[in-house]
Amino acid sequence: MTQPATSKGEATRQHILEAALAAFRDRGFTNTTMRDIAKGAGMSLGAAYHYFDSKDAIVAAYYEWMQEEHERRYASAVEGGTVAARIKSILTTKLDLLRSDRKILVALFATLADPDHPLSLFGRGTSTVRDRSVDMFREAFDGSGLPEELESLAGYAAWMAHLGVMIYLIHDGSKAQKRTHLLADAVGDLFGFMVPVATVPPFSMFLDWAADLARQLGAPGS
Amino acid sequence: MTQPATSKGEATRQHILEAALAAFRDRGFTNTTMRDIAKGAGMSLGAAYHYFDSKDAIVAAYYEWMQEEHERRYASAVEGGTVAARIKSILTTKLDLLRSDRKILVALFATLADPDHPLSLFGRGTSTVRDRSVDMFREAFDGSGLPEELESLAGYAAWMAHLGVMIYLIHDGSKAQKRTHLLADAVGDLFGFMVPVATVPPFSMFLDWAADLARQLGAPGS
DNA sequence: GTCTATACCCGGATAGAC
DNA sequence: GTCTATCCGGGTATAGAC
Repeated sequence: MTQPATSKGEATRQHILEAALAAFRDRGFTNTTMRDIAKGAGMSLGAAYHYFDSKDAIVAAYYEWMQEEHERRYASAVEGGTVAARIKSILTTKLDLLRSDRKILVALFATLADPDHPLSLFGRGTSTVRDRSVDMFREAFDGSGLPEELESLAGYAAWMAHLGVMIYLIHDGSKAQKRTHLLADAVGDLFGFMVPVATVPPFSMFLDWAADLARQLGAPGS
Repeated sequence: MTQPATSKGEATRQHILEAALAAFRDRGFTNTTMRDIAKGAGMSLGAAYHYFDSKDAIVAAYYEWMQEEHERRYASAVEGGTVAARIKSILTTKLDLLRSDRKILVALFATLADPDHPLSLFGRGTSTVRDRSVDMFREAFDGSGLPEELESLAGYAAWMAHLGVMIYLIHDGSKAQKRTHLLADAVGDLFGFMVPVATVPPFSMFLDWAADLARQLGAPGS
């Protein structure tokens, strides 16, 4: 990725990004050409490629911006002290952030299963952003009394559940994405329920089993 | 999709499909061009397009063939009477079937999150194949004593878990996909465990909650 | 360093002659 | 049913203006 040195360049980059996102939201990712984006930003094709190496690089920049914005919004959201409230808040702020961006999400999830693609959500190219996202979920369990290893595992599990919520969001045709919000609340409740019963049989036996399995499996691609 | 009327046409179609799959397995989906496929099948580009409307249509044909072959193999596999054994058998026969085809799977999962794409695993274009696959899992619960509505739900849940297993398979670098087999066994055990405890508190409360949620959510896209 | 213009390659998809 | 020629868009390359 080209790194513009000047603040003017940075502004232009931002300008192109916004033109691209507007086009993606309007016509979808595949139906938007790089020539459209350049024209929308009022510049030549070559200039657009000067700032973004590829169309995917624009999505990558969006992904990074989205994660930063998500952290900002979550930080300023009134966050309850319970695990369930925190996870619901993480998911709800994200759903609000993505409300108009479902067509862009499609582009992000298109490479989910391609380990070699730089934009793959499980791949190396996205590890920085992914780690920050996983951390948000892991921190939701801070101070909950969950054993440390289980906390780390729960954070990763919640992050994966959050991927499922995003896929559901893309397909959700209900008004104001009501059903996805329902799902998000259920995910929060599920993880919130897990914490107090984590050490109580018979649930503890199930969690031990799951933790043991996760230990043997590792994260995808590892 | 073009439907060749003659048996000679059907043979040509099969011939192209095999050339395409060989190329996909060798070089991956994106690195294989339609010109490569046509050349591999010993014909011109236009001729190949006469049999398959698009590159994705080849993947769709593979998807259909794969489902049929999976049903054949599962039917002839020694299948234990327990739910766990059945689910493990469904997953294991599928993993065997896909052993060399992980690069093709990438193409199938690329449109997972795109509701409008004809190849989307949740979309309309794949509903026939999907329904048959979901049925395999639903039938694994037949005679288990699970209430009917829960059986249907469990079948769908198992099918979705199976999607997760396939994504894990794509990323699995372990020898002979050992780790994916571990995961598949765990999925079988999990659903097998569910059946006898489905009506026993506290598990029944959890399942009631999940069933109620699923009822409100519906399947993705519905 | 920022940007334009233009020509080009490659690969998916199409048109139309035969 | 098969071919050649062509279009279209992502992406590259280059020459040059400021």
